[in-house]
Amino acid sequence: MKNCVLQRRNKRLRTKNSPERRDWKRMKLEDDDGIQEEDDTKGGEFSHPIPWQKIEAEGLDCDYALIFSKKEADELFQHLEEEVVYSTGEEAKVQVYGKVYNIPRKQATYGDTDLTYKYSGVTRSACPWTPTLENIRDAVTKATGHTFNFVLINRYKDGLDHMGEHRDDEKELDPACPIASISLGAERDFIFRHRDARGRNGSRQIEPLKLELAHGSLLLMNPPTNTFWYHSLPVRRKILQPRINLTFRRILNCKKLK
DNA sequence: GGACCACCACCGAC
DNA sequence: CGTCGGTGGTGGTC
Repeated sequence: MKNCVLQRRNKRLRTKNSPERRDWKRMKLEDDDGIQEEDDTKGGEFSHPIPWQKIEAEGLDCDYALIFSKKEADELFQHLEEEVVYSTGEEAKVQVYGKVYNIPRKQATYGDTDLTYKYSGVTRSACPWTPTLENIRDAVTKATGHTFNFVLINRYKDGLDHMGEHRDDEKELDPACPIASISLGAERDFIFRHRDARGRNGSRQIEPLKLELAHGSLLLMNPPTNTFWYHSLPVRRKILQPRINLTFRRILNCKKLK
């Protein structure tokens, strides 16, 4: 599974006037002690067992696998490029600390009829599923045994498009259902940081985790990961190709649009 | 190898 | 969950 690499940060010696900084240490995913191969126990119906890799840390529980071949993933990417309609104008802006910004990526929301989803202070309604999105959704269900009624799509046109650190802790997310994240296109780094290891007073020293999310991969973020760990997709200037990410979710308390 | 420099990643502040 | 700035690492070149 050489196209998924986990990196951990090592503590670096404290210098006399600087806060502690840490360096990344790169290692193969399957060699890490927090990561292990596991059997295909997720009720998948693929003809071959899916080689899941477990990613675990304190309060973090993820599963990672390549579920699409390169050819399949290439086709899905192309179809999404043709089908998905991304938000523009006001819907492509966000307000943070009192200032309005254009989000540094493109976003779209699809799902069951009349579903709405609130995140980052804005309420979005779901567009009806497209054929390609239904195909991917059904493949994710077969691979995981979970059903989903909503997908948030983020398109990063190159390594300058990114997403800041956050948790998916929205109230209307089913707390028992994992979030399933499909990656298509350029491989990007994906960083997890424990909430108690952030900031100056975050005196707990829990190492961040770094994943490389490959073309055609599925990352399952199981509870309680989103309670304890922030995640982000940082800028990577060397990446020149686009990446499309689909996060499938289950939303409760579906509010009907009036 | 060392000095220099441009670039880039990290992370706290807001 | 946005940008900005401080800071220090990285890597190319002479």
